[in-house]
Amino acid sequence: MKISAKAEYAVRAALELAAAAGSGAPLKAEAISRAQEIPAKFLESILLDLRRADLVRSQRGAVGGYWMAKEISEVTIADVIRAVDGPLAYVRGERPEQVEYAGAAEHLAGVWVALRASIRAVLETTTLADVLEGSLPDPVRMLVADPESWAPH
Amino acid sequence: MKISAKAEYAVRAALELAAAAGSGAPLKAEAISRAQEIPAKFLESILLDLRRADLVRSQRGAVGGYWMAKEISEVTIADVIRAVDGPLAYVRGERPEQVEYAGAAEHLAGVWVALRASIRAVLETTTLADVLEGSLPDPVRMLVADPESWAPH
DNA sequence: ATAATCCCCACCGAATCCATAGGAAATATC
DNA sequence: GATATTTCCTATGGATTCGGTGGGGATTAT
Repeated sequence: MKISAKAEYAVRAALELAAAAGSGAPLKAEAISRAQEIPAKFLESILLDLRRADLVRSQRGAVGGYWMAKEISEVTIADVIRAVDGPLAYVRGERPEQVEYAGAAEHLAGVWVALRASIRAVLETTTLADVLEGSLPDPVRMLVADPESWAPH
Repeated sequence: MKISAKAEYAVRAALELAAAAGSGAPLKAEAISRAQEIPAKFLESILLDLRRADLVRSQRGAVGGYWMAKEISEVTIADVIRAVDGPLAYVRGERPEQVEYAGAAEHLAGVWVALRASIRAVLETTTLADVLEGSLPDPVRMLVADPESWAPH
């Protein structure tokens, strides 16, 4: 249950692109690298993934760079993470709904499915625009507002 | 965002122990290994983790084995996973509430905290007894009942 | 004594993670 | 057209984690 460095970099890079959306000019990889302190060559491969997922567009050359391919209020954090890391949640290499259990563990698959659903409930409802403005969706905001959410367990 | 083989084995092993709770006799590692098809030596190290976390007790010798140290309705899936894998969720090696962001990513920490909270909402409310009986907590059951939860996205 | 079982540490191969290197292709400017 | 700039793409590499195994010691009941 961890967010990989790659996924986290990807979200931060996407947020930089989201912030630059509407500026008219493309944003260079080097500028993103500096702004978010992401290793330059690693970022390059991440931006390639994002482009292949049709989340961003790019242009080469002297005035080249990257920009968001969609409305930033239409791109969710889940979209960005899936673009670089694949499926959000899996159990021992398989999708949660595909694992089968015997005996005492018979009903365990339901737990994994519920877990994935609750992860989706956060990541698929929160858009780049939401994070940029600091105005998260209401259910997500409620979780953030609860001091218990910030405490280690 | 994946459930490790070790964590999944641990939960299944715990469920076997939960099923055997009240039988009076300890359950041997070898029996758990057979029932859930978990590699014997790997299971051994898992049971050791569970014992060190005070979730199970053990006895050596001819009539030895393992049994739950607590009421199975008091042990959550989160307890079991933490015993073998450490913290439920972390971002680039740190706890979600500890990462700091600059510029466009300023509000990103809130998303990770909400994500962890939603994971906890499932794993900390679901107990071994719940899974054993197939009667998950109401909010979790609602997620499981939604067909959308079972569909790949 | 003996047999069974858990305890514990060391190790190992493979996969994954986090990058880095180096050049080819495209684009704008002079 | 030459040049500078930037993205595109493949290959590679070190470190760490993951999944699993081996072997011997400690404890317990018979």
